Amino acid sequence: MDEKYFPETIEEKWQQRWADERAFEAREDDPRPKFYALEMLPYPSGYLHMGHVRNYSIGDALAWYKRLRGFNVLHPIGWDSFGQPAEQAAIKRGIQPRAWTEDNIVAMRDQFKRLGISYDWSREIAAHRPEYYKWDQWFFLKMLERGLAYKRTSAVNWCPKEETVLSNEQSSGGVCWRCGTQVTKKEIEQWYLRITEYAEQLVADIKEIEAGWPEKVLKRQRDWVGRSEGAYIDFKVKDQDEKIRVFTTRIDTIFGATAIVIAAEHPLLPKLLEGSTLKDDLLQFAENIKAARAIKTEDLSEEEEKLGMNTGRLAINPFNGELLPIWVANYVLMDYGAGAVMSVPAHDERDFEFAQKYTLAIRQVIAPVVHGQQSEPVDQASGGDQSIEMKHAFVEYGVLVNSGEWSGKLSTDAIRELAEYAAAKGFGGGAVTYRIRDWGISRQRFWGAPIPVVYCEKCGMVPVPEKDLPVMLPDNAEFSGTGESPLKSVPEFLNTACPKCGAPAMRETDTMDTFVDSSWYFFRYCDPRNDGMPFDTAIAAQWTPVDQYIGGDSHAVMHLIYTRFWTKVMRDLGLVKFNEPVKRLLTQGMVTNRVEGTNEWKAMSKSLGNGVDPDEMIEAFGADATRLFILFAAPVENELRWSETGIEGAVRFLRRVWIMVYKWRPGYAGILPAHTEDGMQAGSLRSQNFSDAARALRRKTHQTIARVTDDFEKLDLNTNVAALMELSNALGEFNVEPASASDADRFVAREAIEALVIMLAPFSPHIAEEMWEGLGHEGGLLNSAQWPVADPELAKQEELEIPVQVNGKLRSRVIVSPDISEADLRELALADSKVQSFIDGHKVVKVIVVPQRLVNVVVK
RNA sequence: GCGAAAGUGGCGGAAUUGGCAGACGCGCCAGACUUAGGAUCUGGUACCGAAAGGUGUGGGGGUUCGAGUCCCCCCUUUCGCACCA
Repeated sequence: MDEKYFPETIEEKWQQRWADERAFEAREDDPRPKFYALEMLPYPSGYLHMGHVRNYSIGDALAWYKRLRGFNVLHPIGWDSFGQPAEQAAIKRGIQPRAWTEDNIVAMRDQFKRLGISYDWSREIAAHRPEYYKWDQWFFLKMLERGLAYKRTSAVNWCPKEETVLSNEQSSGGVCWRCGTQVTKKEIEQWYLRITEYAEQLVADIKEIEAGWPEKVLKRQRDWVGRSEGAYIDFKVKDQDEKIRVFTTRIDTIFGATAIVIAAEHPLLPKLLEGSTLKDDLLQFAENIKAARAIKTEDLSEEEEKLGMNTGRLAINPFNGELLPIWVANYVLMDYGAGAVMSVPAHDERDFEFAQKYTLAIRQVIAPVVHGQQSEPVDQASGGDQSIEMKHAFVEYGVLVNSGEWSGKLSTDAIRELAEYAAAKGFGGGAVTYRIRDWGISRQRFWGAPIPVVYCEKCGMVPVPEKDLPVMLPDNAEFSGTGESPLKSVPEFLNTACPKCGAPAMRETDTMDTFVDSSWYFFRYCDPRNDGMPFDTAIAAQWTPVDQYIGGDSHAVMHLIYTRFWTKVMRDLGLVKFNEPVKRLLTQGMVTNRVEGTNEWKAMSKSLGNGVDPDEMIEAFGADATRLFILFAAPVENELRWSETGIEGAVRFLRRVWIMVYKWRPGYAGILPAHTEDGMQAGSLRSQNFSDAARALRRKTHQTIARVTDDFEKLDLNTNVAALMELSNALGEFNVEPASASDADRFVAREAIEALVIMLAPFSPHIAEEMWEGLGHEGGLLNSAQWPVADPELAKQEELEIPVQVNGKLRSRVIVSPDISEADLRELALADSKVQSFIDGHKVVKVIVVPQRLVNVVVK
């Protein structure tokens, strides 16, 4: 340890030592309890940005903390290395995606190492390597076998700019999640994974993780799955042997149905129109709706005008035999529920609006409940089945009216009983629907895992046998940028033999969505070199589930729902034994920077020109200060608006600690006492012989240990750093010259310093290691040190300053011993001269004494 | 439009969950050391006031001995959703 703190020298030194000693490699034969700390793996764009630095600094702080607390910590890293940018680079600059990706990985790995993140590099993985994507393909085959993967033609979300298919999640809000371009629809054959099969579990199992996941993420997942309980009802079509099924959550309003409305895409529409003079008009109308939806434009805030046409057909309400006109309208969606609704204008806003526009009957069948009793129908209803005047739909639950034998029942009861009745009569029953759609994984892309099937003229679609995996990506594709998969341009890839009959066959040229890669990667870290299985189940069982996962909340519904789904599939395949892969999730806030020339703060990005290069920060201030600052600057879940002014403070803090450690370190005239068996607890020195200043420092030390330990469990890292600064300040105020210090003083200083150095390691590991070595722990790395233990006795205040209020206003303070009796405290407070002056001339009505806290004198 | 969360000094943010508002840091002010300071150290820094004291956590009301924290109304910001039957 030198007298002066030079970050660049010591950071390089310790990075080398850590690598040489394989300091952070996790071992399966380590008997200590495990802890799996995981950060979302980066896409290898070629450079880290400050958002990465934040993400990985949080994770590393936790990994260090858990190691020091005696856990066997698994802290791995890898590369989400399939995806568009590599292909864009190929199109634009003629670089092969593989070479581009590998170069980027090298560059970013170096950056990670310069940051000194304590990864187990021996477990590094990359999605684009055959030894990884082989297992994507393996999983696909398993799902195919179980009917969880299937192919169908459908209208997909299409990004016209990137010329690729997007999943529902990736086109949320009608725009491409990556480039923001308006999404359109396109008919195409696609591979899907049956995530809907797991819809119920994806909702129900939330109870297993709700304690450890942010509520906002769970809410978005619940909304995404969109579970809805209700009933279906089959309406017979008059004069045709057909039924129309509708889904409703309000079967209690069935007697208020005045029409059936079906989606433009409804398969029954042509049949309904048979023999109708309006057939052509209606079919054209339906086509117009579909077309309008496909190019649904910019302004999403504007609700589309409701458009509809009467088919001229009638449906029969099975509850009362009433005849209802069947309409086609743009506000009914084919891909939700049954693609048809019963229109109840009196009790549904949309139906109401529609009925008003087309003057359909509006019949009230639910009345509000007043004092638990039935009231008159709202808006001076005339009763009966006449249309009535209403300004809005009445959408609340209430009591049924005009509903035959169900009149008088409460909605909640009627919902159940009507569904049961429908089921008994065979024309309906209770039903649950979900908004979530199956996961389309086909991409007309090169840079992804090839979907392992072939098409044979004789045998049709044939899965590639497991023994032939991986289906390798070729190295010589042409990148035209036309939207056709580049794999189609590689005959050696395209043409193959049918695995079944040996006849010439063609390979599938679609590749998998990259979210497949990231759905299970953290299981692969457990056993990254296994070439017989995705991972050994026993080894995975030792490490998983992940104890703490850290990443941006932009993945709240995509990655995080896919990985939950994947885990459930793996469970059903017998690979894991639990339902949920991640116990605790932290969604860290974005790091934003001002966009030059504007007043907007946006996530740092190259295209906006508001990026900050971590390497420049490291060069100017050191990795330790950069990491410390980014964790100190804001609570981990908040947005962090980048500013360089604060980072100087972090450097100053580290330098001050350095100076104090240097001053007190052994070797400086042998100041510190030799290490004692019981280390910092040193019972014999405990209470006697300590000066007031020494006792105050000990107190601060133990208070800080308690606070930091507590804050780590809550991941309150910013207050954690503040606590360390306070301890360092207290140490600075401990005004004792090392050369002339008493044994007791030396002991107390040493205790404070060692605690400080250990607790600093999670934030600024290089300087911590250097100081640890400087303190004489030359044998081992700080890695194997023990987290200090707070002694509550030592942390206790010797005296308390109790605020005294008069009528709730602070008037004075009294200094008392912590175990003063309530009566004594009360007396002391009342006797205080300042307090007296405020009581004077008034009558004391009441005295509130909160032990250890405050006294409030109430006067009149 | 619907839903959720949040509004605390010049700034980032603390506040043991109903008990001293503003910890810690940035910035700023003054001083010291310096040929020099964008280095370092010391002190100060919510607002008004010379002081005593008063005011103060988006605004208004309420509950309470006591409210940044709980309740009601309003305003603002951010995020999510987008006709989901």
